[in-house]
Amino acid sequence: MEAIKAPKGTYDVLGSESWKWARVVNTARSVAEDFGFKEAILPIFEHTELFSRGIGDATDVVEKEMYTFTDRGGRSITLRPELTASMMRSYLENGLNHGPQPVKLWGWGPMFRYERPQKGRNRQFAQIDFEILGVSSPFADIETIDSSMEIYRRLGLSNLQVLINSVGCPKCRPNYRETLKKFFESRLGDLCETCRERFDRNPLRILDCKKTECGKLTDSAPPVIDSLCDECGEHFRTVERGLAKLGADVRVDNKLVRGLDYYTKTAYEILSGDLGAQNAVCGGGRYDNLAEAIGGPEVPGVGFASGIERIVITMEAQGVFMGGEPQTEVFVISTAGSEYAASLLVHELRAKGIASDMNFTARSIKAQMKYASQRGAKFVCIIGEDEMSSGSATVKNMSDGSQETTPRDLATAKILSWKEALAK
RNA sequence: GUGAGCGUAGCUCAGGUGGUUAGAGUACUGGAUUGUGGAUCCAGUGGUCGGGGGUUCAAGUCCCCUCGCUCACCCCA
Repeated sequence: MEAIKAPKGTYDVLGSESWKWARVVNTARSVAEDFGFKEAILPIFEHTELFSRGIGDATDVVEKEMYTFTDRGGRSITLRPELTASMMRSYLENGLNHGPQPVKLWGWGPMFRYERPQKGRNRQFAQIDFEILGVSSPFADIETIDSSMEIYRRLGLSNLQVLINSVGCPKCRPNYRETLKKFFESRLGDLCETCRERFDRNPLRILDCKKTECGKLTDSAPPVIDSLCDECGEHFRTVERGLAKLGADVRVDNKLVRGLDYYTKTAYEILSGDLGAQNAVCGGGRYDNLAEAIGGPEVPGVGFASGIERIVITMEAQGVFMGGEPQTEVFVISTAGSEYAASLLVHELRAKGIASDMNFTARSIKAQMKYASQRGAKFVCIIGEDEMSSGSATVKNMSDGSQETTPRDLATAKILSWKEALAK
């Protein structure tokens, strides 16, 4: 029988990698605490309607990328492709809109999209998500963007480019659509095939086309900023000015467009030069229409999502890791007859907070030494036949090879003192 | 969904125009060193050559199909 492998687009994050994830999530958590975001732990699956109505029926995510199935009770269920819709659902369902505003939530976990895998993209992937719900102030937008940049700053990332734009609101976006269509109408022949299709469906997306032929044309296309209504225009200028006051290195990119229907006003993206073609480590913006789309009252919101895999890829490419994978500090070597003593010793060491491991094999002391060395153990403790008969333990410092034999009940104290000496 | 590249040991890869029993390095286990790691040397374990079919006296090698991986498009974090 053939061995079973992980499904396409999924992968295992093992010890050599998972500590990096922990570092990313811990950093996000510390930023969340400093910015006043509370963690929300939400379901991994939701009613399909939450996404089809929230994200938008016509979007690619809903149209062809969702993991949707009917459960045993006949309900249409979907594995979440993103977190924002769930955040808003939870906010409304728990009546958080009746409490003090705004409500600041953050979360992280796996998301699912049925896509063809490539660098920085998988079918199951993890995101960190920050949301500010219940206020329409542009300063909430500024804070959201600042919080994402703070995460990357604390992680030590560099070479990131922050792009902002506005996608307007239901009042002014139709105007811009028309302006754009007028602009492209006479130049349809210069556009690529997919863009000619986009012309009818979603002309804004033409701006996002990476093909050079379209790029030349879109460079001279009228920018959204000029078509915004007074409210959206003022909002955008405040965000732009506010970020500048924070000293943020932000560029206005009037070609930046978002693919999810719920976005309004501010759209932003953070690009990494150290990723592949999927170069966004972070994407987000304002979504003042989402709450109504999922059947709630009018609730403004702004937030971002950031892919953990993409953050880790960028960190690896930039070599920014501090420290490394946590390693065993003490390895306890045992021989036949000394297992109980070894077991007790690691028990005592761990109770003192010293990362320890003991031998479980019948291998020679030499082989156990080699194993301990490979595990990166700083100290080794030998309890063999000699130590058993004299009630002692031999403690060895792996860095200089020095060793001492002490009464066994003093071994833990000995290691502690050596460890302290090493720390200095 | 579309396109391109790649599938030989746990990992990295050799295997000219088909030709005996498929190799190396590394890793793993053991030994040289009978209670002491990192170095060196020796030995051993480890392969349905991704899978199926075809051509041939003979296929890791050629042909077809299929599966998987990677990168890119679309779209997005």
